[in-house]
Order: sequence, then C-alpha cells, then structure tokens
Amino acid sequence: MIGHGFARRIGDEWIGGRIVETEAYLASGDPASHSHAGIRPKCKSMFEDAGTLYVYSIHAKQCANIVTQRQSLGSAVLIRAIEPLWGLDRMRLHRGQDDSLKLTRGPGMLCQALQIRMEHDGLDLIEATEFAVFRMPRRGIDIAAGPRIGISRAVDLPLRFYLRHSRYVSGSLKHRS
DNA sequence: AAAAAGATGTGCT
DNA sequence: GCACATCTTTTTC
Repeated sequence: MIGHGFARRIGDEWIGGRIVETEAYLASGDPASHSHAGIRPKCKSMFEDAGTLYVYSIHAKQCANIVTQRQSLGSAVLIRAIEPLWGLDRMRLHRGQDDSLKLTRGPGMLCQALQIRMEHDGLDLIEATEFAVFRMPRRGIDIAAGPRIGISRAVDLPLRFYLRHSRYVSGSLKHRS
C-alpha cells in the first residue's frame, strides 16, 4: 500500500494523498493486534473481508485500517500517515492547523483531516463511492520497515512500513533508518 | 518546559 | 454498546 493513493470524497471534492506510513496487524501470533483475543463487538469489522474499513477510537481520536486477506481471519493494515496532495485547504479546516506537515502525520491526525469517524467502521471500500484506494506510480520508491509505534506487546516485530525519505512520516528520529 | 498525539481499559447504561 | 479517563511517547516552544 505504501506509495499508493487514499482519498475521501466530501460533496464533490476529493481530499487525500499518497500513503507514506502503515502498520500491519496480523491474524495470528500478534498480541498487539485487536484481533488477538478473538472477535469482539469493538473489532468485529476487522474480521470482515479484505477491503473493509476498520475504524476504532482511542483517546477521543479515530484510527483507520484496511482489512487484508480473507474474511474471518482478523488481519488489517493501519494507515498511519499520508502525504497530503488533494484538498489541502479542507484538511487545514478539519485539523485547525495550517502547517501541511502536521495535517496527516499520525493515524489520529489523518482521520481528523479526512473526517473519518466511527460511522465509517465496517464500510466496504470496494463498493463505497465516498472513499478511494488506488494505484499511483511507485517507480524507484524506497520502503523501510521497523518496529511499530506506541504498542506494548510484540514490540519487536518489524511490521511498520514507511517511505524512507518522506517528511510526512510520524515517529521520532529513532524510528527512522 | 509544555503541548500534542495516541493499536485502551474501565465503568456505566 | 458507548462514553471517557489518563498516561507514555513524541514534538514543539
């Protein structure tokens, strides 16, 4: 997914950009995954089919994931950051923030910028007309992997992926390589 | 030094 | 099922 496009339509305006940072949460052997303890009301959409949007809320913010693999497995990719490309002014409005570097750097900020809320949890992104995930040119891109951010279990699994030289990636310097 | 962000847990309805 | 607290990491002044 790194380097490809993710966007949301509000009215007749598309806002979004290029995915620069993600984290994978596995169906099994991953205690940090919401699916680890089995299917529950909160994470039930994580067990839907690939292409489902899984939204959860944490500390009054929302985070967006895209379900991967097969239905009932419970694997998903958290979208942590995008490089904002379309609808910058709309994102600034949603975020109350002018600096384009601080619009979508982190999963909570991203959802606020794109106005992704709990009502979008479980949405089928393949059928949805207000969301789009699509290919972008990825010639020569440099993808790095490392430990995921902000988790307390399975700390060492290298399941965070990011565009190595992007300025729109979250995390401190020690998370870069 | 102070603010902001964020793969949670608790507690109540 | 939903609301919200509260604490560590990361960023900014």
